[in-house]
Amino acid sequence: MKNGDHLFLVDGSGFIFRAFHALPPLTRKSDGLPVGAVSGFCNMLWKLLTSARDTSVGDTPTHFAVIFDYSSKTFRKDIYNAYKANRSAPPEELIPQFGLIREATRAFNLPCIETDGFEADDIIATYARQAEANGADVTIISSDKDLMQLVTPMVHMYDSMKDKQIGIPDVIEKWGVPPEKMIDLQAMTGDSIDNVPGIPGIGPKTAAQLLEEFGDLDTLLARAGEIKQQKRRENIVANAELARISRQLVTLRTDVPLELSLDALVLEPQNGPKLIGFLKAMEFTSLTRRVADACNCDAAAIEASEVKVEWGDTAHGPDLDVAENVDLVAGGRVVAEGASVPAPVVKSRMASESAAEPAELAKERAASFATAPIDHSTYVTIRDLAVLDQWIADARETGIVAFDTETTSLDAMQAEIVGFSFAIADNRKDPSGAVIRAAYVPLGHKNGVGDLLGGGLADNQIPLRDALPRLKDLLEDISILKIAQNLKYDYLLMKRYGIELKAFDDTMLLSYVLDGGANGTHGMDSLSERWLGHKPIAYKDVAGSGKSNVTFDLVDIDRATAYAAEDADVTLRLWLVLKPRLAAEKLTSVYERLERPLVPVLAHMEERGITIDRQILSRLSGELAQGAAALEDEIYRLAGERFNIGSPKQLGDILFGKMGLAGGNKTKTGQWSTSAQVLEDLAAAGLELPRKIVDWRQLTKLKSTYTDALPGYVHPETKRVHTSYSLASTTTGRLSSSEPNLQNIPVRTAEGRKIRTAFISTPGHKLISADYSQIELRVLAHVANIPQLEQAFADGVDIHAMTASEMFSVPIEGMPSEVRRRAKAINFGIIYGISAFGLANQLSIERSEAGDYIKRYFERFPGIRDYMESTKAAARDKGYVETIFGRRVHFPEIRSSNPSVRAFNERASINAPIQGSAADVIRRAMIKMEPALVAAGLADRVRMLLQVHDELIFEVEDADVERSTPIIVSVMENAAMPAVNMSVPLKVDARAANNWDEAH
DNA sequence: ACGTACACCTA
DNA sequence: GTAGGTGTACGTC
Repeated sequence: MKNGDHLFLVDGSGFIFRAFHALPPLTRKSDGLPVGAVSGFCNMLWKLLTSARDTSVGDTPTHFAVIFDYSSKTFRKDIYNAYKANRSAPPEELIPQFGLIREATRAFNLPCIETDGFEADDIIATYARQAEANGADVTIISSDKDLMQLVTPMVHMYDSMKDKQIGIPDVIEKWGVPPEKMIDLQAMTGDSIDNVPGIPGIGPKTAAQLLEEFGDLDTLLARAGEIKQQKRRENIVANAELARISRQLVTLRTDVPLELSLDALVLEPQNGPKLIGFLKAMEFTSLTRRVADACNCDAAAIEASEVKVEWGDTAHGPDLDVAENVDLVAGGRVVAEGASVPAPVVKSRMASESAAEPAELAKERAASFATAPIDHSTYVTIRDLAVLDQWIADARETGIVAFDTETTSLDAMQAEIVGFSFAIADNRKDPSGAVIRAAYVPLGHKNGVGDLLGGGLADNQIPLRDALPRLKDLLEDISILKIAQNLKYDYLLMKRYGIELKAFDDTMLLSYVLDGGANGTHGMDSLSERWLGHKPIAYKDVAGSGKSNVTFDLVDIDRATAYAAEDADVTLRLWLVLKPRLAAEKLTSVYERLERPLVPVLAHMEERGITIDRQILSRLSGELAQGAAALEDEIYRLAGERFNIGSPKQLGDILFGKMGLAGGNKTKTGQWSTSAQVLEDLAAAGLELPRKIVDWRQLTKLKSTYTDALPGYVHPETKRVHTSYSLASTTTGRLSSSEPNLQNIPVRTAEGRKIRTAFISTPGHKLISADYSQIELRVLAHVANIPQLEQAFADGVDIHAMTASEMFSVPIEGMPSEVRRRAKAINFGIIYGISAFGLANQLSIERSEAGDYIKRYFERFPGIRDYMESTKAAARDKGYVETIFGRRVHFPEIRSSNPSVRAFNERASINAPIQGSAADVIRRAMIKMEPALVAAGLADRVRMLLQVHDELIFEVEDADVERSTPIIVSVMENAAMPAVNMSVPLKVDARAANNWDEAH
């Protein structure tokens, strides 16, 4: 190798993971073999070999090698045993692709390099330094920060996904330090993925700042005493040794023994037939064609080579589409049984592509739309009605449009529309590649307050009264698919403007169905970073935050366009990535039957709200304040001083420091625990003060969280309280409720129940509360197939008493309540993935006694143990478990080497199918409820208001209570049918009253 | 102004 | 032992 040569080093392992996660869609060969990462890898290699000059690398390689990790056991493990310890197993679909990518490398006639005991990064470092010493340029194909320490004027990195070269200035921009300081920076920040410890509390920003100040890690550690911030100083002093170990871990070795010399990496000519044979075997039609063109081969004359892969079972869960025939209003659009919304086929006008298979073509086009770089120059502001009409016509032509609204509030019930954006996949403009065009339509922007025209409507905006009818045409047209992120918000907003969104998809719900429980949330920013490798403009960068925060109507229209159009653009790309996975992963029916149809149902419930009686709450608040004040006096007297009772820290110091009480526990941060359990124990030992504290806490909790906070949520116009339900924030499929949370209104104590009396029906109406009885135990009896439980539920006997009778051989008649209480705790424990530790805590008994109970339980109900074991095994093998309706819940950490993390995941995986199936049942009931009420002629007379996991609350005219109750009960009891015919009956209790307390 | 810990409300 | 959300205190920026 000599001066002027150019060595390309591909980080093969890094690329595999990156391609797998970034490259949509989940491409599969016709036999089901997943090959998405292989495809990305081959395309990238081909491009580098043939046209690196046209990319931002700007030069063609003379030498080339692809480097892989050999095994997980490397010298780093000897330095630090936990290194990479919490790395979870690769995704199932990726496993067969590791071997394939090595095959691909050989098919390209390229050296494929790995060395036992070293990571790919060390091999890359060694080659890079050697080549540099020979005067050659080096390009490392990777964007991994671990390699950035290698960057010099001669050594660059290249991010092939983003077509971006990474040189010294890029490293400084990204991390705040030059490449040679990356080692020290990484040593300080650590790395949770590789389990490099670092120094707690030090992130990249702080680390860069410290390096700026002290120069390097050793100086910093030597002079740590000079750091002003106390916590930070302590952390650094205490963890100096960890930082030094971390530095060893992140420092790449440049002395790896190499089998192949630099000169052996010289680029050999392509072996066309060999490569084409491989590509044909992979069914990469378009790349095959390109390679054949380039080497003047006749692809048709070359046979696909034989490629062996390790690949097992591709079976999937139940396909409910076949079983169902009743309940179907999909996305507000009536769809023929079994039908889905159209797959993301984007019409192509490019002649050169017409030869390919339509399905393949659609996939490629979708992939190219989704991965083409985000380009703000494709965004426009629409200020003219004719232009808007043209865009809507284009949307109608394509049939698919991503949509987003900008408003004055995060609360859809209070928000006013300020503008809307949309994005269309368009390939007319640029025949060489995919273009997503996006536009923002400002409607209600105002001039800034500092402006001369302060507060008035800004010029050159389409009037709302002109825009709304156009919007209505678009949003209500069932032949145009609307795509939004968190669509319930837009649905509710538009409904308040008299528009009923029809025919839609929600990217948040797609992600929730596909990746529920897998790492990460389903918010747009996180999805965009995960799937598109793009960080969208942050809302706070547009509207400010905190004190300087403004509502969106005051945002400058150009800034608003960039932000809003990008959101629509990103949403469309996410849909292109996620939607095809639905069918490929057999999750279409979960999405179409359990998720999407719930959007309008929940929007309607939120819009209705519920009335609260402010007088009742205000009176309660006064009583609670008086009670708390009286207790405060007593507490100060008993403690001998005044202190902040609400501060656990101060309280702990008083009880266990000053008063020197025994029986204290420490929390995980080393503070004295003052939990109710601890205080109860002290009270039981005859102490007065702890009892008073417990009582004080109850009163102040009820006051601050409920009686004082709830009136603040009364809507100024409707005078009702409108909660917001989240469809995608639990792992199990339950809903969650917030602002306010109406799923945790007190019920356990008499004091707390008074708050429920403030939830009232409108005059002339009743509230009906209908709740499932023991739904989770019934689900358990069904999924685990337990004959005694099934019989007990069929006979309608007391299930806890039955359990007690089986376990302790006590007759049900005249059973002591303590015996039943223990059996009840065990039944709950089973649902929660029982442990002796937890059961002992719950019942205040010894661990060994709790262990005996569990043992006896499993002897009586061996099927339950079988269920638990097989569920854990399934979670371990597949990475997920399923509800009876096929919803998947992922457990990426279930193979953790940390025993407590693993045990936690095992318990959660046992609970998820039970809790999740129950959640699916009530979802189905909610979806079926509206049509059933319409069919009974009760539409609008019976209004579903709230859901509390196993309970539905309705508001009903007095005269209709008797007629509607059996309908509600019947819909709920039959909700699992016909998709699943459960082996136990579902039972629902319903009651009507003027307030929630009495109805419950 | 924002994030984390603790405590406590629900199913 | 499962799944959530919210209020207060308190630390850091």
